[in-house]
Amino acid sequence: MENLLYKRIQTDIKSQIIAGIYREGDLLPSENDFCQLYSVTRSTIRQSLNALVSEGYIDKRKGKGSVVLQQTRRTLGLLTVKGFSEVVGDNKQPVNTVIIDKPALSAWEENFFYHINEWEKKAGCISLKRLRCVGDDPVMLETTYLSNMNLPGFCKRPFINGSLFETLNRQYHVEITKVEQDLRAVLANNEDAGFLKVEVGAPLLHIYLKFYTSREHLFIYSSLLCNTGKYSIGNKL
Amino acid sequence: MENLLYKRIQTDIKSQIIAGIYREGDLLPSENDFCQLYSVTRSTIRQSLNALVSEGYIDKRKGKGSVVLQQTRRTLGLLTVKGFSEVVGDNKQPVNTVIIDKPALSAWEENFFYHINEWEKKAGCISLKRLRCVGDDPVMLETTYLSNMNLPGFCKRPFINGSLFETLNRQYHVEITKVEQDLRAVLANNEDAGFLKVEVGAPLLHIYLKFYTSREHLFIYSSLLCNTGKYSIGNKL
DNA sequence: CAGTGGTCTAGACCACTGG
DNA sequence: CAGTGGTCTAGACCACTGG
Repeated sequence: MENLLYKRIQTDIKSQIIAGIYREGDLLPSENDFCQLYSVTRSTIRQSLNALVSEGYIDKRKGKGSVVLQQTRRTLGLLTVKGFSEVVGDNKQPVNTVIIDKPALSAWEENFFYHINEWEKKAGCISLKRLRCVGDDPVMLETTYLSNMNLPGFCKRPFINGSLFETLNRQYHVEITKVEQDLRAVLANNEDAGFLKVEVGAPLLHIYLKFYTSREHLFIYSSLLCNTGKYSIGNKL
Repeated sequence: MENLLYKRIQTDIKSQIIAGIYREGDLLPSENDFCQLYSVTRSTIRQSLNALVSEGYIDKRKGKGSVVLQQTRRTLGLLTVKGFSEVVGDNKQPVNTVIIDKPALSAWEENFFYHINEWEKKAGCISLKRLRCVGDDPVMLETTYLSNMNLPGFCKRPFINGSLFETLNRQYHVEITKVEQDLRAVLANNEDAGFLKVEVGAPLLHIYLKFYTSREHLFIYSSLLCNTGKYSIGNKL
């Protein structure tokens, strides 16, 4: 286990947030309360809480206390990590996801768009294909690939709240640590045009993503094809 | 001025890094040295140094010291903030910039792609247009707009190292604090196709950027048109 | 080995939030 | 007004780096 005081306290409080013991909008116990609770000084508690701030779990307000943040606002400020709905430049309409290919285990494609290491090859590839819609408009065609790196039952159970990242986080304790993006503009081919309801030859935004995780040798790859005609793809940093 | 001890020390050390008194790769004085130098305790110095770590100026190595980082690696991990050359997915070929329209003061365009506030309108708009090339290949057509918010001599002098951001930072002490991106795929029109040497109707990546700065009411807007046929646009977070 | 940054204790004073 | 987080002092012990 962790042998540092502040790390132990940090993961302890984090677990309680994830478990829902402290809920979104709640005030955490004050720093002085925590001092008594864990029998440590305020500096140590402050180290734990500040780490939780930079991880995005809480926000501190002077004179008031530490507020528990929305779970979806966590992690990196990037495409799809935040969830599809926050990325599309319209938040009035409901967002729907249509699963085209359910998660299934197979071999990795030849000439995969990123380099795959030996461990990933041995573990095999789980892939799934989803169509993201705003109202009735199909907007994004997403194919996701990840290695089957000790993820029992992954293909059998549905995602928590329909979210891949939430499922990985809660069910398998996997967190995203880093992201690489690769952007291109392309013309729609026959198949993509069909899914996205655009004409063949329409311009599409093509994004390759590689997510690094807290689990060794587990990476997540996504290929996103976006129809940006009606909705653009936003991104704040 | 700043009235917090650790803030004053932080900006003091930062200035010395920017001024080149501490250079890239140098070890800063140790935390204990700084304690004596500024007559404060180590906690205060550590607060200053940790702030500089998260601003990307230095890196701390246990048992060794604080290392001054490369100036270009600073600021946000995003497009063009890093400089064009780091963004394009090829670092073997030399990168060139052709200035199409030099910086010049004018009125803001009607129907500008972002909302402009009253202060920006009053100050007037400085705009410039540049073509970014890898070797001889034109890759990115960039039009930049900023309000003339107390930037004397901006249109007359050339940029430091050809970089807008470096010039703003060193000459005017303006730093980028936040970025918003908006991505689209479009088809090349006549004019853009000419500059980028592609056929009319070729797919282009269109990026709108809004940079927030440390100076009140000063924002920087960029419109980027990218030919991603040969070079894709990369992005690490 | 001396020197470094990382962790932790035990205090103090302050400006700010909200009743 | 009592309680909060932000800043700051003055110490201590540790694991790690590099000669």
